[in-house]
Amino acid sequence: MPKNCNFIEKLRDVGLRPTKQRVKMCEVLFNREKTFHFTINELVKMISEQMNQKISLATVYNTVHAFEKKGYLKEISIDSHRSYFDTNTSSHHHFFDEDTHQLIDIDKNDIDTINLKKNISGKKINSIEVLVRVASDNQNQK
Amino acid sequence: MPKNCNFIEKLRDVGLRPTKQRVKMCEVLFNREKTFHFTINELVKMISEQMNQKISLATVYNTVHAFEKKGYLKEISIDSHRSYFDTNTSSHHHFFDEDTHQLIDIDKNDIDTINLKKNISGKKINSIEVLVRVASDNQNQK
DNA sequence: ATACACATTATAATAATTCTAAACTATTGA
DNA sequence: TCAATAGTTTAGAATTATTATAATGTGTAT
Ligand SMILES: [Mn+2]
Ligand SMILES: [Mn+2]
Ligand SMILES: [Zn+2]
Ligand SMILES: [Zn+2]
Repeated sequence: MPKNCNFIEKLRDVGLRPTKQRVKMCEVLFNREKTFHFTINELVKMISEQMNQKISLATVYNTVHAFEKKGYLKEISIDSHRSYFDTNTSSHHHFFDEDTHQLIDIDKNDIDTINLKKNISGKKINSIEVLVRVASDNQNQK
Repeated sequence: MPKNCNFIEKLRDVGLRPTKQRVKMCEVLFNREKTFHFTINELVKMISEQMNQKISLATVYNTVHAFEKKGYLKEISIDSHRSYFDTNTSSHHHFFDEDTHQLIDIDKNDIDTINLKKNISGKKINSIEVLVRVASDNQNQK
């Protein structure tokens, strides 16, 4: 149980009770090599596949938003028809593949720092993020 | 009727019949000095204020999406809880004011061209857009 | 063990958007 | 001109994503 212990501590740190649903969500979300992007429906599927029990959709929504509020998840607006979340909560840039509807992180080394010359007076900048929309190149295809 | 004639021609060019609802929408959307950003609900309010007749919400949705498909409007995803549209259909960058929920164009001169060093293979870039989220600076305020 | 606060759940409610099908209108060409 | 036709508007129903409710269940501290 070493992994789950970490999640239990993590949840406690944040003031959330480590229920079995939340620990399972932590496993699905955070027990992996790399960060990833997901929609609520994709997440529900992943959790269902890894649990014998059923998890309520309301719990998934509530817990995702709890994690978001505590800074463990970040919501990314890309497509008005679906909500994307990111387990990488740092400020970073994305490709959005319009064919597959996949979000992909842009490597920090592959893009220069954005240089804003003017800001709106009386406002502070919370984030500067770039979205690069891509689609398959059908140039040589009938 | 010089202004409306333009809109009638514009609609015809695009293959849309110039009904009085569509001409009114054109006036609200395009008969102005500067481009602007709106949500569907804001647009419905604007149209209602300028018409004695009532316009159906379905017509506003359908017509906005028809204009979008024909390239006269652009949808901008900023906030998963509401859809923004832009009468400036060129590729450009935005401030989003998280206090007022207003979208504001960034002047081309105030930001350097984004330089991407690597793209995803087999994909072409459709757009590169920057979103700068700002909020009031309460630093010196209790 | 007990009590309490907090969490989960099924279900209902809400809100945004899209669908439907009947009534209406712009266009065309006889 | 004026019907025929294709396209449009409309009210209201349907759908979808999300949030609220309130009864039941669970984690935690004593
Ligand atoms: Mn949200
Ligand atoms: Mn749309
Ligand atoms: Zn990311
Ligand atoms: Zn704009």
